Amino acid sequence: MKFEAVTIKDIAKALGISTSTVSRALRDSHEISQETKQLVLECAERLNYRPNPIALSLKEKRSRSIGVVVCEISNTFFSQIINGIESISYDRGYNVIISQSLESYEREVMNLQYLSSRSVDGLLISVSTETNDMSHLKALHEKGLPIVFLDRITDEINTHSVIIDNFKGAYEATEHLVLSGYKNIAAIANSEFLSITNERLAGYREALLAHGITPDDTYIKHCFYGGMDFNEVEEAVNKLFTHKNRPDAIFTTSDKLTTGCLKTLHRRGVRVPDDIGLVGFSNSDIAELLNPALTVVRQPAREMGQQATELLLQLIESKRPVKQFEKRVLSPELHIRASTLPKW
Amino acid sequence: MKFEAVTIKDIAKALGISTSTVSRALRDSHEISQETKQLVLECAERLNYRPNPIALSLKEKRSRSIGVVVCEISNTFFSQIINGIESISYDRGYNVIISQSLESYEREVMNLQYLSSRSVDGLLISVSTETNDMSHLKALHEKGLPIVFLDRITDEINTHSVIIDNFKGAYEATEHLVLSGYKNIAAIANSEFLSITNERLAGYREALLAHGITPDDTYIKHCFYGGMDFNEVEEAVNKLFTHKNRPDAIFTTSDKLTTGCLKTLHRRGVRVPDDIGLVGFSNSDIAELLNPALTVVRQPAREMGQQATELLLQLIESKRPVKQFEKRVLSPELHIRASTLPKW
DNA sequence: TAAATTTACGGAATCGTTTTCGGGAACGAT
DNA sequence: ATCGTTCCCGAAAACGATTCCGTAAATTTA
Repeated sequence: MKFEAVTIKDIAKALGISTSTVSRALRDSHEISQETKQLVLECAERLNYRPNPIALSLKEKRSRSIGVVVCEISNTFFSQIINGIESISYDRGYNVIISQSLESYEREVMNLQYLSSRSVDGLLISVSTETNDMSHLKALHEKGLPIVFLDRITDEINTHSVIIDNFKGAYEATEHLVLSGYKNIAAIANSEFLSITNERLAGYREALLAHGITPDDTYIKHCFYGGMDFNEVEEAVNKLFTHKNRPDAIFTTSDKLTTGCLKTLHRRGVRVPDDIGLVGFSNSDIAELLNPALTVVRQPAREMGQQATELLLQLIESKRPVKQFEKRVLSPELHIRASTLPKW
Repeated sequence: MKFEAVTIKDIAKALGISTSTVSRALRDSHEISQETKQLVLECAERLNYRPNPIALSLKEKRSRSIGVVVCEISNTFFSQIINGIESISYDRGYNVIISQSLESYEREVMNLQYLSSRSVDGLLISVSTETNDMSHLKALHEKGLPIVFLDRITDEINTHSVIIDNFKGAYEATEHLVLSGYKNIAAIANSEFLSITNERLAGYREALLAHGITPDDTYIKHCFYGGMDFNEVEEAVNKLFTHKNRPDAIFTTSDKLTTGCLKTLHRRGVRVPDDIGLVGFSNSDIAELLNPALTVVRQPAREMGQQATELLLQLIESKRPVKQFEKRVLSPELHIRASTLPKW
């Protein structure tokens, strides 16, 4: 703020003592007498003194802030994550600097550079869909910046991470489709660069195999930008509909893909689930209100944010270098609704 | 970050010149020779020098960051606003510190205190539903902190604000109901403390009057916490259903209230629009996919965030104190869909 | 040629805070 | 009376950058 703030100098001057004494008194140092402490405290109170965090940051080389990089804030899944991050960091006296990559590698790199120059004490990141090369993150990590990965992780960097059991979520969703009588189950997935994509597709394939269905890769469509561009989803759906053996169900692996897919089906006048079943990953809190009520795999996003933040703060505040890293795996929940009604 | 960053001292030492020269060379000062500038620039590039924003903040008494207070990040309307805020501030080299009040006055005050101690250069705020007393904001404003209000504004502080034409949005929605043949139109609104509530209810009443219907205040239900607690909405709907003259349409004044209302209706097994029509303010991007497709008043949230940020940066970077303040009023859009099908 | 001006740079203060170092005073022990 | 402690406190450096002020050398002007 522009206006003159009260500093320890003002207190020192008012009391006719040195700034060192004031500083020590405020920090309750043992080498300051009770009376002096009392005086300083009263004076600080009276002048409404607030320590300057900027000066502290400069001195202590820590900013009490953590950086967050997600692809898009207004995506429900990520805003719930941020909600969780904020809830923990608020209590612990850290502030959160949020930036979004918009699924662009270039922007992710710029954000990271910016955050590191702002001296964030740690980083929570869910990598962008374009991110194949991790060297920018590796460099920061090797320099000592604590990092925790969220949802979209990488093996290339050895640190904490918080994910959900993607395999299980996809397996259960797919199995549910099979058990409901769907035979030709297609999948619309994110970029192959992402960890979540491969894990979810693995669960999808495994569930099919477990029920005697041979996975058919022509049933799998990737949306490189995860549906940031609606046309991507539309095109994926169109391709599935021109498949020689049209699928009778679609499994979508992310929030945007799920709603994008439903939107496309609506526009084509396709009835769900009569013409085609639909189940997808989604954290929308109105999935039950959709037409039809959507069967979804829901991720505990808020909790993911909270746990990731706890791990990060633990990393930041640890005295000795942490060598043992945790990969926390939370469970997704399958909510069965009308979009996957049994075929009989 | 903990690790040693490259400073101008390092450059100075490497080149055997003073830090002042380095600083001036980097800022392209006229009193440095071309050759020296060249040398410094090359060296900075080679060492990968990044200016330390913390040191700059301390020196210049500005942090190049702006504070944002909204009630809830994961509310679509606000996350879209934040998206807009971020898009502008990113380009202008400011970072954004986000905090949420969760509709609590107490938390709003704490957030504000925190942000001000972090030396934010300016503030964007949409006040919480509990906020009746503006003295905490007034104090900051009088100290010289630039503030811009967003959506939920107050007359008590003279500064820029960005809102939508709430009267118009509500008027058009209500009129649309009337023209579609609905007779007994109820309203579920936010706390009476909020500017938006009164403006929207005024539009609602005026539209009724304009069409020869006398507004009936027993048709108006308030949800103090704006539906943060789902029970609130449920109770409001229940009360309307036990009204001696059951309404045949409901107008809801905010995102959460709209989806909450639809959810309640679903649970009660009420058919929309056959049993009751529904139109509400909402920024959900899947309103068209709802059951039924919802008629909504949509606010240009992203643009609101952008314009508010532009106004704020203008305030922050203005040389002389700004005396003339703007109230930017954007237009909402009525999207007519199935939830308000004509009665004939 | 002497004086005045410009050019190009270094020294040091500054922002607000913490912290190291050092030292005076009071006290008890010898 | 002298020495060693302990208790309180101040001076100054440090964090990284900018900037005012001073100044030697080079250049222009009279």
